Amino acid sequence: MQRMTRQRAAVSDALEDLDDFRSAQQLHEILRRRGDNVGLATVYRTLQSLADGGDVDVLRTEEGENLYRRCERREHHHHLVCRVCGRTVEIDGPTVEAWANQVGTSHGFVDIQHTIELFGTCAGCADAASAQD
Amino acid sequence: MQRMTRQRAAVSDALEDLDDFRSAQQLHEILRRRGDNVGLATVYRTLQSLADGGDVDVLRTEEGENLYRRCERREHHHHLVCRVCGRTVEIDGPTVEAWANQVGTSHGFVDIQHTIELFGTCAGCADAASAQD
DNA sequence: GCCTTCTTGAGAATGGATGTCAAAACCGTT
DNA sequence: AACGGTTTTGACATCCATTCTCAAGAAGGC
Ligand SMILES: [Zn+2]
Ligand SMILES: [Zn+2]
Ligand SMILES: [Zn+2]
Ligand SMILES: [Zn+2]
Repeated sequence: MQRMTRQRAAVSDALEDLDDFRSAQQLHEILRRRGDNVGLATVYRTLQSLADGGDVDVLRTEEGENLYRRCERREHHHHLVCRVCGRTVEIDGPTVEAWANQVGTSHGFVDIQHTIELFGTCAGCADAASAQD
Repeated sequence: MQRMTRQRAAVSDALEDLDDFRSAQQLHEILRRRGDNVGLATVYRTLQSLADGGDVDVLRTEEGENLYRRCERREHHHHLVCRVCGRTVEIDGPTVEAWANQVGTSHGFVDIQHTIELFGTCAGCADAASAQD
């Protein structure tokens, strides 16, 4: 059974306050600044546990780092992430869900899963970049 | 300019003979068994270079390992991979391409990219598993 | 408060990947 | 076919996110 500890609550609260994907190390640092000292190993364990329970979403960066985020909806969904500022939009795609299953099934596959993530530059960051010229 | 070396040719040839995604370490071992001794660092460098040039595709496993494969088509496509035996089917999806761009654009994002991979259990592996019972 | 069980955390260990740099290999030129 | 500037190689060290270890500490049922 899962026990409620000061550390678990601290990690969970920190995620509540943040709006975009953060790494375990970033969260560890954020907690330290806040005064909530939590061991790094514990941050890793807690995030993994929260992810397993479906309480937070995980995103793997190009560099192989795991980022975590507490999303609005607990149901299956995807993300559109700004590669500059990290701003994240939750995406709901009945179209792709159906497409993925149909493609898999048509090739004789079963237990089909999919990984879908969208990346781009958000309007704000695109404006900032063009103003730079 | 890119020089042709024994090592680069060996890695490229090995990929030609294989049909599913392999890691740098697996390829290194395959080459060693074959008698083509190539340093591990060189295998890593060559694979990355081939991937940059669009000659091979890269897939990141759940465990954070990079897998490489020489695909039939060089154009943009996706993969349906058997999580048991690794059998891979190349997927062409005009539907999702359009969907991804449309979703990104509708949220004001530009330079939209996407990561889409499908995983499942292929017919052969599903049969083998059910025969197990 | 007691006691069993789960959790924590500092440091070590893991493992894929990359950096280092002298020696070896390419390859256009002579 | 030897030359020589430039690239590539490879054994090894290093990096770095993540996981492991395990004794000490905390939860929470009674
Ligand atoms: Zn989400
Ligand atoms: Zn989906
Ligand atoms: Zn299979
Ligand atoms: Zn695509």
